[in-house]
Amino acid sequence: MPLQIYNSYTRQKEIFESVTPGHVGMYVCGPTVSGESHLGHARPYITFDVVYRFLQHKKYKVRYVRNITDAGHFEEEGREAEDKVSKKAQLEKLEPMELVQKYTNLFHWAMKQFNCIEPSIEPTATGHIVEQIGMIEDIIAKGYAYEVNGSVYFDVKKYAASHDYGKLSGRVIDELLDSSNRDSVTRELDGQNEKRDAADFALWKAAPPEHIMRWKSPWGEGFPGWHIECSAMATKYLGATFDIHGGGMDLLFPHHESEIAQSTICNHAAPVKYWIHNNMITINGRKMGKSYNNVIKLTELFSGDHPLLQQAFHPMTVRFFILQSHYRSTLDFSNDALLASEKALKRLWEAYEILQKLTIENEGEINQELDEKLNNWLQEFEMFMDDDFSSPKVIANMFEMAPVINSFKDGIIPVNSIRSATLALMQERFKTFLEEIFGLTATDSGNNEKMKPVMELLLELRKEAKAKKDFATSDRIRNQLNAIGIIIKDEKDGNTSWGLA
RNA sequence: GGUCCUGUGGCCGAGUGGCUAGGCAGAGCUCUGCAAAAGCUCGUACAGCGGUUCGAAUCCGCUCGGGACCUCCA
Repeated sequence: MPLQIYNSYTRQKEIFESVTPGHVGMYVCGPTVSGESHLGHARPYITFDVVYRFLQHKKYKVRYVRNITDAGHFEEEGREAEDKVSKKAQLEKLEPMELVQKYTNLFHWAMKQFNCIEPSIEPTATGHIVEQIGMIEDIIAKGYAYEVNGSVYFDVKKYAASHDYGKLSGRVIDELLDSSNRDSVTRELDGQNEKRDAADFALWKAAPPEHIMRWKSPWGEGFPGWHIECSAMATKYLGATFDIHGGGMDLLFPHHESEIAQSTICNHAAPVKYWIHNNMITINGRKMGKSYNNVIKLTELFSGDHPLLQQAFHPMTVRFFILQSHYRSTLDFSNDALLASEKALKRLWEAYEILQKLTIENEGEINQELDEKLNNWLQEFEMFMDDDFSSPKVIANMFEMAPVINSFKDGIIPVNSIRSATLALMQERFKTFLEEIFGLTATDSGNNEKMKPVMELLLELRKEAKAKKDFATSDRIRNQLNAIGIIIKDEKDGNTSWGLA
């Protein structure tokens, strides 16, 4: 079964065929490094990390480009005298690039916590001013942009006359162009008078004197508009038309719509074959965002230091929580929901570790029904992921198998009642999907080399005490360990295992 | 105001017209020196009202509720 992807541009699932056979070019809108990343930001990066991993699993050579926006966006075209990055830099008395460095480092740290693979190229906006200026000059030369007082605007009306502006975001172009229609959006902006039409967007903005981040351009000193950076960098590294462009749904308009317009004019081709957009993370039914004042930063999530959190959550718990819902659904955050994910992941991971240790010496009488059921579940892993990356269904199948695996271990079902080929396939599929595609890792950090012999000694002592029916001693060991967060489990075969709570 | 999405059991969440999603929490049982873990079993669902259909959570219409975008935004 071929990979199918829901394309936001056509609003339907399409069979994935890459522009260049065997290769995939993927661009994902990266962070604006003017502040700390929050839980909402984690979703696209984890979602597209899984997309990246799955494409590689499908044997594609993938060039994954994810930008760092370090030039700053505008609060509103022209409304703020300064862009976000430089404004905050002054408040915090930091050099703009110092601030950029700080949050870039923090972002990279968070990505590492989530076990996200680094992109192939991580270009910065400030490193590509030349390319952006070149692209703007090209758009002007082709007659789709105009300069006013040192700023350059894209002529949406002209573009819309011959192109489908608004298709991606489902916007009605006449409404966008007719500013009298926008009664709720009365924009009294300085840039507004310069524009020929309210729908036009900035490609380049003249920098007022106090603006720190500024570059020389054919139109005077200024800084690039927000949308041009992605067009310039995507074109440079992925070509005129590339396979996948990803990002959050909130970027559909105006960002991605504008990107399509800019690139289409410059390259005479639609820039992207498949647009993929992840849905938002909500908190009490509201989108998580600065304007709603309901942000949980990643550092707060990992430390538990937030009024909405009862405890710290491991990055893998968060990753699992995100993978348990489909990327195009909204995902509602709560402490309880995360707690449930934490327990679920623990259970699944324990079953996975048990699975990897199972062996079959000699096949016994084969339980055909069970053997077949297991094979079906395993086969569906790939099918579900092929169907627009349906990770929740794969996870559900894994949970179907967890009781079977546990029963093998406890001897409730003999392991050799399934074919050894089936067991081998289970071990391989679980490893591939859980570790390589979902990018999950063990969370049991206390299980290190020094700890093992110590625990073995303690468990040996406890076993001896139990043999002598000295339950006071055996319970003392168990309870003391329990108190410091180590759980002892007596198993059916008389062995004892342990793990962190 | 415009465009679009959505409403599933205590909670989170899959659901392609007909067959138990799954997880967490809860109840009972088995195993266990006791516990934990594990296994087995159980319960309450498809916002409301109409329509299409042999049959609808799934398609259509209306009503009510929630949300997103239209402005920086993952």
